Amino acid sequence: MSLVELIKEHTAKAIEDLYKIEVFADDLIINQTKPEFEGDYTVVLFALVKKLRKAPEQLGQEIGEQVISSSSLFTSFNVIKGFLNLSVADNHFIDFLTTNVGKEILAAPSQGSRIMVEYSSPNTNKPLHLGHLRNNFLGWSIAEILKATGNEVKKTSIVNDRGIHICKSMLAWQMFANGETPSSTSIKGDHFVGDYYVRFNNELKEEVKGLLHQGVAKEEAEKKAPIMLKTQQMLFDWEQGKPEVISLWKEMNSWVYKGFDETYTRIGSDFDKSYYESETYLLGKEFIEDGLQKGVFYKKEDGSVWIDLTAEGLDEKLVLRKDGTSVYITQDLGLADQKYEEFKYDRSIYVIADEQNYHMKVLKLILKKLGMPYADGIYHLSYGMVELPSGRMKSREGTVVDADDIVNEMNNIAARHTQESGKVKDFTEEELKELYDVIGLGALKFFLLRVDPKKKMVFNPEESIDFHGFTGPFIQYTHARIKSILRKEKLSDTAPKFSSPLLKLEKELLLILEQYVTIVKQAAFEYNPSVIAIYAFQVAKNFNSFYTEHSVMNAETEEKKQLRLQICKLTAHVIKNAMSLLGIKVPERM
RNA sequence: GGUCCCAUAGUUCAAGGGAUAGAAUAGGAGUUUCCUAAACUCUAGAUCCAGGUUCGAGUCCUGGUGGGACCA
Repeated sequence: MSLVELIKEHTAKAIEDLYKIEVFADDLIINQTKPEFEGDYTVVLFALVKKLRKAPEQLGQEIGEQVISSSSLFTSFNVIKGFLNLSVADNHFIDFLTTNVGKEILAAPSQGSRIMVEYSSPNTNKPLHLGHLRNNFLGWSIAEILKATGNEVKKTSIVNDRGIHICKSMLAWQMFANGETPSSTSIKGDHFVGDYYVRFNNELKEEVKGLLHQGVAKEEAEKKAPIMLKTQQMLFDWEQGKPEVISLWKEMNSWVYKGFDETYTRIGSDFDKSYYESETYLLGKEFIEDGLQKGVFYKKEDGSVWIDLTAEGLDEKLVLRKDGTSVYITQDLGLADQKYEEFKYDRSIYVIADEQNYHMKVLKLILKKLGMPYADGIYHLSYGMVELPSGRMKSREGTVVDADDIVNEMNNIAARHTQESGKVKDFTEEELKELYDVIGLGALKFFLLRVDPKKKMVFNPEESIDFHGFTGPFIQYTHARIKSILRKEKLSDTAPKFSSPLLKLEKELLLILEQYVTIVKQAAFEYNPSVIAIYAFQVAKNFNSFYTEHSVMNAETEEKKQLRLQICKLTAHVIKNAMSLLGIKVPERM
């Protein structure tokens, strides 16, 4: 049981004993005591004032006395206004330390939920960008956090590998590439294909310009431009399975996958299963007939099929076009169903940007109306888009921050800082390379994960990502410092007795460390890795203050030295563990 | 036209209806014969506007302003 839970129970019991009324421990509000007051945790009493009809100060006094006399957990209390500040006995923290040091602190009991997490979900016509990175880091981290809290998790992605946009790069390649390939040009496959997508759009622009001069209306021109007509034809051919189109499609996608794999490996994304839209895009159609029979869908005169969601405050939504082809939502129905058939999930989490809030609402609602048992388990982990100071990234204006570029840049900055500090001059080429990776990626991941997923965030390429303060490298650095101490000094084999009182900074650090398990649970409950990022930073900050103020190796007594060594060991472990849930490695030296 | 989201120091982010709104960074002042100064200490600086609910509002409600997303 966590300390806060313990305090809640003690307090609830004290109130019951004193006033003979029932109080639920969970209803009590316990905060960490603000630094300007004496105490460790604080009970907020205002909520009880009405129920018990007593002045808050008096309540605090009475409860404080009761709690102290009935439990050895607390040593003292004070009451200020409606706040009961409690000081927790050193013993409790020392017990926590000695029972957890050297152990796996997150030995979570299995809750047994089966959870799918879908993330990444790229298009195969262009390389990944900064937005994809937020998606990847989030999805990966959430999956790990859910695992750590005892769930069985499957990571999946849905690859958008078909459709008109793919045909655009294919056509442009046919027209302009003269047979060049990623290997003949030494360009990474996803970038290579992306370049032809850009080429297509440039070409289209030219053709439209020409048509406009001939007096064709803009909308008409964009539809009727020769290159666009050819693309439409190619999509048609693809759907008909025309061999040369299919083989070109396969080849170009294979280039892209090779590029993606390189990036995924580098950033540490992995998937238990990938779904391909080319294999799932026909799946949803069986739902149409089913939905029509159940009266959930209706058919319009032109043959198109719709669902009316106006009663739920949404619109009428098309689910099948008049030509019988499916739309995105139809495919998503089919895929949700297939995933359920394969994994029988309790929950299915979709990590998708908030621009799709409406779409996901509709998806869940339709599944519910169709009576699918898994509909309630569907959860849209909606995250805000990454923006530039100038606003949204726009590929047309060339302001998209490329994923590979930014990873490389972070590496370079890591290398620069490392060389300037000159602390690892004895590292081999190999070790240095790995260190730059760890730090550069650590900075990037931390930057993207430290913000509440729901909120959009701004990335400023000018200022770039800092390596000081509230950052990944700050925490990594703290870890390296601790490890440096632990390399020099050994923990005693015999379990020492700690009798002298804890100093303020020692106690504060232990108090924070004790919260770790609660924090991870909270992150899992909220689907929110930023909770862990903020926590890890707090641990590191507290440690650094402690480190500056109190020497470990030259501690006042041997007992203090052993105590601090244990604190060091536990701190390093918590930092490493917390960071690992964010997908961030921590170095032994830096 | 309709639906939804957001607004906090110069900037980027925190704050389960609870104390004097926290950090980081940028700014100012310091700390290294001592375990890694990518660090530490001090300092200054903010809740878009107007109402309302509440013992108590950054947080909840209404209206407004500004920004963003989606639907056809």
